[in-house]
Amino acid sequence: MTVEQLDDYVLMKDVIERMQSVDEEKLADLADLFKIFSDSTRIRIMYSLFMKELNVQEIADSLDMQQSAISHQLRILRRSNLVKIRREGKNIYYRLSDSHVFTIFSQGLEHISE
Amino acid sequence: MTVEQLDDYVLMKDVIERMQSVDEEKLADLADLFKIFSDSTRIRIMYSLFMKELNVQEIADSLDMQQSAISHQLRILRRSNLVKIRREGKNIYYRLSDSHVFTIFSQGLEHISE
DNA sequence: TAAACATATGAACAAGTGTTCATATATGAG
DNA sequence: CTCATATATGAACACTTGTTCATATGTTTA
Repeated sequence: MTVEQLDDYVLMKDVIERMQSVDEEKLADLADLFKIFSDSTRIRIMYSLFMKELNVQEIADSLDMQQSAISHQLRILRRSNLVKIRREGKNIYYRLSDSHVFTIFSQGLEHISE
Repeated sequence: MTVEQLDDYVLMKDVIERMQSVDEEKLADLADLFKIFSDSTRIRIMYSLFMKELNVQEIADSLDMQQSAISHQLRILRRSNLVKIRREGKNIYYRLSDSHVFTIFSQGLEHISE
């Protein structure tokens, strides 16, 4: 067994242990989390925020969608703490709130390209 | 800079590069993938399959749901190659098709417990 | 072949969701 | 204060989705 395999094993052991102590409520929370990532508008909004923060109209323009539709979706993302805001005069700038979004995103991408 | 930080940096660089070459179609595929994880029945089915394979009735019993409802959801999981089947007489045994499910699951759990 | 059992599937229905439209709220300029 | 601009929000509507019910398909046993 190589050191790398041993590392993998220790990691896997942790993951399995965490996995076994999951209850019904956590599974429901998990479904709710993925539900937010399940709409392509929200996915596109998050993707557009990876590189830099944007205000509402900039997001709407880049996605070629109405401001209202974007606002409704931003509300959902905000409610789930996936984005944060910063007000600058009349504009409100949105950014991703943490690296979790990034991680979940890239994990999903990895799965797709298999 | 420590070796660990360097490793992180190299990994992150790969992730960012993969991230930048994502097109509209991939984003839609991504949303579709997460859509499958967005229903709590499907999540519970997948969770019940982590430890061992189960036939349809065993899944229905363990989730206290009707066989038909389970079959409909298994169909969706099968269509997306998230589960595989093995026939044994009258019974059909389901199992997770690869480790991706496991990975996406644990990533989501990690995000939730923050 | 008939009966029993396991699974799959189509139709119907209720519940949920995303977009649009109209309008409200909030901020800055004049 | 008034107007223009940026964003948020409620209602309505079309569309999607998960479950149930009834039934079809497939497999084993007698």
